[in-house]
Amino acid sequence: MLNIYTSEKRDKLTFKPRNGKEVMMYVCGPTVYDSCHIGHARPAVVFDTIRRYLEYAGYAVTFMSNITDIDDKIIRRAGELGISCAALASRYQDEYEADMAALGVRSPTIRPKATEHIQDMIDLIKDLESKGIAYCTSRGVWFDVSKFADYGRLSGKVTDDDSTEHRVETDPEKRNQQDFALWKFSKPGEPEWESPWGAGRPGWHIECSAMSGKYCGMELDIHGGGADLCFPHHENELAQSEAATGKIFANYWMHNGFITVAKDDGEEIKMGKSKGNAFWLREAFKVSSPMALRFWILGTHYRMPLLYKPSLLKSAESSIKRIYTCVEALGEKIAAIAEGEEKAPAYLIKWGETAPAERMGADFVAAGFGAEVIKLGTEFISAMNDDFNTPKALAAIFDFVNAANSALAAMGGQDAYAASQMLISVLGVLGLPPERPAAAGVGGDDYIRLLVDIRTEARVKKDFALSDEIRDKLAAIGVQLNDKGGETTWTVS
RNA sequence: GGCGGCGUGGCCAAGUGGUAAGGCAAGGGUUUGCAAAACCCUCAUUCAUCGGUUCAAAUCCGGUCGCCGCCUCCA
Repeated sequence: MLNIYTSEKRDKLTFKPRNGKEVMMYVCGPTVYDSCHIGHARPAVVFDTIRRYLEYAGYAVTFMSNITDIDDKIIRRAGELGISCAALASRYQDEYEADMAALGVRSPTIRPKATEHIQDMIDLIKDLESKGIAYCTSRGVWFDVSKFADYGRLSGKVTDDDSTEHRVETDPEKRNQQDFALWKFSKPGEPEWESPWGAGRPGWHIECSAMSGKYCGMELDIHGGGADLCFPHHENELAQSEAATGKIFANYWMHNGFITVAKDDGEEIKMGKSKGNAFWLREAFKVSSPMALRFWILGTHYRMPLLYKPSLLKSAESSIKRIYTCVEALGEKIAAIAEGEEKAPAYLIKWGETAPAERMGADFVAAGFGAEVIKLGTEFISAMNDDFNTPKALAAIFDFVNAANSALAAMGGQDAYAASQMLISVLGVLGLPPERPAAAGVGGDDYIRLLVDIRTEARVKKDFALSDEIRDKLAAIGVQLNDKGGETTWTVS
């Protein structure tokens, strides 16, 4: 039984999609006006993992994630660079998609762009206007929050106007100061679309409602995003959507915690918009592999705050290597199985053939190392069913790695196969590949082979000075040699 | 001012009533020509702090201290 924390109730609820095994999931995507910083990685990785787990649990997931390609920030930045908004957005959307791919984030089922859904937004605003909920002023079209009794239901923000002292601007034309823009009239030179009220562009919040309306009738099961989006963005989405349809917009509101940055090794890393520090994702990729960064994100529960510092990425890199090494060791055991011999033991087949949702608590008795294999699967599911507790899931994986390493010497091929299959499968749910990333730029395998052969000759002749020199110098460029028996293998980092 | 979150070993981080998971780092040992990897052992009588409830609290309640987020664009 899967339990999900929803921000609206501030509690965990048993997950029950509206429509059997179909899950409609919408996650707010980026505004593409600049390169990704590490903060962009967290929601992408978190919700990608949630999507993967839901699929593992047997749900058919429609995963929608938008690209905001028109808004004030884009207009400003495009002006600074002297290029069109479309060109700017296109450039940074490409960058975003490449960076997310490096993190193992799968493409959404649907990736709608705001500028391709202007008419859907206009239709929605017209609907709201016809219901008397939207009104027009000299600056644009607004949503009248006083017409939506439930305003504030999601975020718990009070709706009285007493605390206006902290508001930046008050607009005397607005009926309530919390009213938000559905449509903004354009100023000269700004991108604009025709509308019944005048040329302009959509407000920020309307796109998510309109696009989820187009693709699933504004009836979401899960709506996700960063914690900062809870208010006002999601509160406003909820208001305009439910005001239009009269139906619950989303049953589970999920918000990932923020990444904060801190001093590390005496060096201060500032969080901010200034360029060129380790805050940028591509800078972080220089500290560790993207997969170690993904591992680092999953090492903390998604709702908790996450501290960023380079040493934690290095730590994650060490951790993930331990997993790779185990998978490789199991692989060698499997390779030793005789040709034509049956690989998968009965209990693994039984596990694999059972409906994922029913695996928990089911009877998967297996003797010997099989008990560990089943335990990994069971504990993994148990952890993930508890509001996607990935740190707990990783702990189960490390317990298993330890057990596997201990049992390795005496392990038979079938158990090794089962162990490997289970391990690879749960890693896959977390979006972590089971093998080391192929290293590039260290030189071809042929050159390393050549040096290793020379070293092997030296070792045969007991010329350890030369053999150690070769090993140390290769290590210095990231090639780690491992002598096992008479054979030398290597890994590249 | 309003709403919310966090504070667990050197560094991270699970754990929301039953007597402290896991990772990284560190030290000792086994193995190895030496390494690497792996394995074994050690590493929080204690969970910011004070008080309360309870047979029992890191976990519940109240106070205090510290840090952070949202209320304005922000993942």
